[in-house]
Amino acid sequence: MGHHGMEGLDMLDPLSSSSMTTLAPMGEAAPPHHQLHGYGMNHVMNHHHAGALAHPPSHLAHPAAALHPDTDTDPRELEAFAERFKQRRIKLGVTQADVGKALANLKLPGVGALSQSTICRFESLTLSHNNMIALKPILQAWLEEAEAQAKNKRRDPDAPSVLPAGEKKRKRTSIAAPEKRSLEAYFAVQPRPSGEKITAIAEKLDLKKNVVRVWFCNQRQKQKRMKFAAQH
DNA sequence: ATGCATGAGTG
DNA sequence: ACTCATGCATA
Repeated sequence: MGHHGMEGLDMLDPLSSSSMTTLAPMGEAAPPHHQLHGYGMNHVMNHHHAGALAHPPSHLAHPAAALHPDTDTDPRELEAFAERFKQRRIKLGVTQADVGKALANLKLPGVGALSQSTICRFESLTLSHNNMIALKPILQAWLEEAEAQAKNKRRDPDAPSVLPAGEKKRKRTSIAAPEKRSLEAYFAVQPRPSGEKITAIAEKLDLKKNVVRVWFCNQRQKQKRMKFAAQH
């Protein structure tokens, strides 16, 4: 080995050439070794339509938590809570989707419903650290409420869910395995390709530029999830 | 359970 | 044009 004019589009083919041997070291995760810029610098909470978590838990919870916030931000504690949460949720015979909808009925300020996806991700720790911390007190509140009501109350026959119908469903793009492998190889050497490079990659893989751009964005987010971030 | 997507907020 | 929280659609 002893050649690599990998500038610009030359590196646009980490799979079909021997350059992969040097450019895409397979194995575990990508080798991006950056880590500064903590999370806290952002405004932390935003929201839009459905969900609406207002602020980080800086005053609620127990007085103990207020004394040492580290208890709430400790990945270990979050992990333990997530597991307990799931276990007790199942014990209550409630689905992830049920929990999401029930959150709206909690009437907590700035807290609306969440999707099954989000509840699932909370339980499996596949959310960012900050996201986990923001959701914990809310889910904890729901859990306590639900268990309290389970003691003296019983379910009431709520209205059967009716699908609105008539709405054109969104179609989910599916990236084929070979293309996916190429993208992963590119990502390994350059997690944040420029717009031009994205265009070139899209061209090469015969995918829409936007699809490729979003793929990289999602890939970056993945790296930051608790499960992937080696912070526990 | 997870892939691809949206939109608010930020720069 | 990115990050981040979140969700629809689907495996």
